[in-house]
Amino acid sequence: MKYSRLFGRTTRETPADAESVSHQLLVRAGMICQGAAGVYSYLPLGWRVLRNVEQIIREEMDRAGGQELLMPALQPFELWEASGRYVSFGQSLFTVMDRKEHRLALGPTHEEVITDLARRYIQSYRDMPLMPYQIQTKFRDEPRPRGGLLRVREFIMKDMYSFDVDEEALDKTYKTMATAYAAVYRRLGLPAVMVEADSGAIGGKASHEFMVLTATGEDVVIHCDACGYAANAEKARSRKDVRDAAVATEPELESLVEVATPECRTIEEVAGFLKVPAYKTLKAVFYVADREFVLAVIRGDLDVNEVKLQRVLKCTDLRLAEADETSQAGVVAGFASPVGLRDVRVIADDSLLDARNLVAGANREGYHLMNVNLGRDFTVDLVADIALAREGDACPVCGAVLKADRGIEVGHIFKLGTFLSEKLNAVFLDDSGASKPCVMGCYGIGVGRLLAAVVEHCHDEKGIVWPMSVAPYQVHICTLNPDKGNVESVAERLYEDLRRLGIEVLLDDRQMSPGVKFNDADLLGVPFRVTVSPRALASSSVEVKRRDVTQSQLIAVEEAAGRLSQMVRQALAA
RNA sequence: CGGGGCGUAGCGCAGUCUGGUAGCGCGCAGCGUUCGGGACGCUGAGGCCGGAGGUUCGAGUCCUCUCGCCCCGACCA
Repeated sequence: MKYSRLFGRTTRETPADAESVSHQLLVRAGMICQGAAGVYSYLPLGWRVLRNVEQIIREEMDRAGGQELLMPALQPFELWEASGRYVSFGQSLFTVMDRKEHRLALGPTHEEVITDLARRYIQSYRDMPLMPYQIQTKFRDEPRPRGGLLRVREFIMKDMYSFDVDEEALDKTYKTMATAYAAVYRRLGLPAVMVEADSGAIGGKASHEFMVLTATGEDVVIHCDACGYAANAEKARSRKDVRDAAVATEPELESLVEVATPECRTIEEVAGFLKVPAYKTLKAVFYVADREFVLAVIRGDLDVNEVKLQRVLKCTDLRLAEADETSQAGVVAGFASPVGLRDVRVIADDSLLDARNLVAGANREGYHLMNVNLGRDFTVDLVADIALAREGDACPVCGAVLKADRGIEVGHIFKLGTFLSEKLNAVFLDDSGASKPCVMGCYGIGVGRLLAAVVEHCHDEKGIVWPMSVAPYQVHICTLNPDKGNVESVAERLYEDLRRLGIEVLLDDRQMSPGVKFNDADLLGVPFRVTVSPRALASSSVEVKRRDVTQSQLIAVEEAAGRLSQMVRQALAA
């Protein structure tokens, strides 16, 4: 490609509305251009990178046993009603009306469609395992797009689905996919970690996310460097035993006492006033779950994890109760507790099972109760782990200290099980002739987000530093003083020779000053830069520089094409 | 949806408080001089000041409504 003909223009100034590094650099390099909130065009350079990323994913999916196909983006709304997932997707589901007033969904994902498709072809256990996938544009009306390509409303996703005969076979497929995902990230030069995750609106039993740890990430990953335990903060567990064992395991239940605690509304205030540690208190938090008023209780030193709570409650909408809602329910904010509370569902964190003689609200303005005990003084409807794991907590596996880091979710795999195949009647006959639902899994990678993650991870103050595996071009030739001597003809010949050798080349043939060309080359991030200039040609050489190192080397003109193609191939193999 | 911010030339911004001929830088076009890290001179093109309504002799500026975009929170590849 001749730069003078390239559609796209670099800019010196960073776009005003770009916050994340990848957003800034991709726009400045002329690789993407925003159309609407969370909607982007890929210009030729960006599109070349995207296709390269796609190709890597495609190769790894094929290697893992996948078969590429293409499903429609327009989906009958009835499928979403049949699966029931139009509820969990809610407002995020884009829908359109056709001319006959028939409602269609713009596919945010394709479990319904693939299950509908698979059930027509899968009849026997001999037809499985089956792993169809596609790379296709998805639509999700996100509440808040952000960070350039990091979170958008229209995006290209690789989505694979697996159909197996039983849980054991699914486990095997799931492992195969995890390995394939790891291979994709490795080829992109991304250090991605696999973490336990919540399956959210997709549904299903178990799921894992692949995270690239960077400060710009939207998610928080809780991880243990000692044993390798890692989980999304939404899902992460931690040990809840109290360090001070003597206090923690008081065997005797003391008798209930009401004490005045004027103006003590928070755990800190109450604990400070009564001179007890926070873990000797009980925290009561009121929520509205799908319009039902519920109470979550947890040991005072812990916080409620709303994702876990939502999962336990099996509700689609969960939010903190507003002040007027709590007072309407007869709750005294700051002095509330489950003791004596009626007609409200109470969910307790399992940290309360071992806790004795806690301080809790007296449900009376200005008073708390001491020596409150679960079972004796109040009962709960449900006990579960609903606590937020935090940095500094003890690892649930090995007990070492947990750390927290931000991460970009670049992949998510799910064990769906049979809930969809049962709803949509995707069944097969096993070897004994019995009819069984297919055991499903699904596996997603956002291609554009992955591209953005590469930029977030691979850049310097000058611009992008593409790994060879996805670079828009492999070699970027800059001519300096193209109208002097034989600069132009040498550059042209090198360009043609490299192309003949199968190398992807960008030739900057513009009439621009050296500074402009070098800065653009750094911004675009092509792995090898070749400078053809009168100075280097004086020694019959061209200058070759790798984007990721500072020094350059001179290579004789006649050897340049051969040496470069060798270097490119080495970088590709690495 | 809650909170905050911003819409003026392709991009980055000033002008809005205090109403009176729409500006600057980059980029773009032409000519010339330059040429190893975003060169310089001269000339020039480019604006429904997001939209609608109102106040006024007069609105980029004041008022009302509306649309869009960004950031922080509740959602996800």
